[in-house]
Amino acid sequence: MVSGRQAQFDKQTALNNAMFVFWKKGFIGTSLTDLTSAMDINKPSLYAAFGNKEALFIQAVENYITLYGKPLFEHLFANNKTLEQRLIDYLTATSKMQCSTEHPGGCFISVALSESASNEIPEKALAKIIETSSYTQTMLTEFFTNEIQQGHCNNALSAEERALIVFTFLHGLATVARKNSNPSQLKNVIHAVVKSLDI
Amino acid sequence: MVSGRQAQFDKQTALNNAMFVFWKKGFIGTSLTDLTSAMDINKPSLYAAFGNKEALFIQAVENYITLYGKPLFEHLFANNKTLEQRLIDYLTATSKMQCSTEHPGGCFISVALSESASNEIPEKALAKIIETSSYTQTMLTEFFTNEIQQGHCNNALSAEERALIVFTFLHGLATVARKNSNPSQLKNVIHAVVKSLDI
DNA sequence: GTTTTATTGTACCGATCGGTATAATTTTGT
DNA sequence: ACAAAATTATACCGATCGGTACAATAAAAC
Repeated sequence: MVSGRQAQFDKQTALNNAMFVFWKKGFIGTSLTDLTSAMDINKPSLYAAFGNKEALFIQAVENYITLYGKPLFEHLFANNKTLEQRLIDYLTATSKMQCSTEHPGGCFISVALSESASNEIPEKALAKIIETSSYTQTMLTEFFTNEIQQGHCNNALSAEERALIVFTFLHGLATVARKNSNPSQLKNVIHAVVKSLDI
Repeated sequence: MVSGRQAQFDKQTALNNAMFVFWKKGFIGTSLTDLTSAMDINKPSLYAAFGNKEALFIQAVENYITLYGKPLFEHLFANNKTLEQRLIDYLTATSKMQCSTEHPGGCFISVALSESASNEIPEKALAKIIETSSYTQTMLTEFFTNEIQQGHCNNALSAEERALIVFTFLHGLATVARKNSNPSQLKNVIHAVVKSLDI
């Protein structure tokens, strides 16, 4: 064991709280005071544990994907369900998550992506945002490529086209869900989107 | 005529430049230095002509709707075109505008709406953002109500449902267009959305 | 128990934030 | 020409920004 005083706070808890602040306020809108008060630590502890504001933001993005992104994706790969049903499950779960009042509304990545056009996001944080966003799009493309190959849907639309339809809807959902917290209204939109995929 | 020295700058030009800065950087991310250098005036002139940062932002929103919002809406009310064609024209024009490199990408209102969940936007500016956003949704609802009444489309989906489908897509488009400036890729998405409206 | 190592709270750094006081300058009305 | 009114440039205001130096504190290693 490493000698010396031990940190008085739980690092994962602190990171979760930092994630919620960035999710709600974005990178630019979040101050160190916002962070330290939400994480219940002081600035030197934050810098010792996470580096600086930018490094903490990157870790918050990764934490968001682990806790909120990946679990939703799994709906797409469920066994014994039609492609259509898996898509509906995935989008419905995403809608419910983004409309939940237990954390900030909408999608952390979508908020960050909106900010990233401002040229005020530091280099590494910007790269992380771009990487994370494009990963989702790539993942969706590979997903539809696979489904077409396996004969689960026709090829009236290409995998890229279908991925972009879903990807665009996801960002629209993120903006709508950010202020409006009624997932039942979005149910019809989800069915319309899935229908438009022409499976 | 009012006596005294005349302003050395054109107010409309200055407002346009302020609008571009807010569009690109959002309310929080925009500093007075950003504004004064883009508008090519100094702070006292800005305050004399526009009030303060918040008042200038509100005027920038109104200017955006006048210059970029309203003209797009007119595609929906063109004569001698089917509902489907008018929708495609509207969404295509919106896509091209938001992907244009002659001004910031995406939609000013969508960026502001994303920021508005941060609780860092002053009261009147927040009210303006909400009002502007919900106006679009209301307008779309009234539009589809009218089209259904006139027998231009069936009532398999309600006007509210169709409006929300378009509204959600518009915000998705805004996020996708903010960084990606290729409207041709979005053509297929537009056709998918119109198809999903089940006219 | 002493030394070593790490964390803690506090107080501070220069820079920038939104906003304004002041005075010089420019233009109009008389 | 002169007075009145408005705009201009400069310099400044207190507050907050991200980040850190420093000393006090606490815990592990020996």
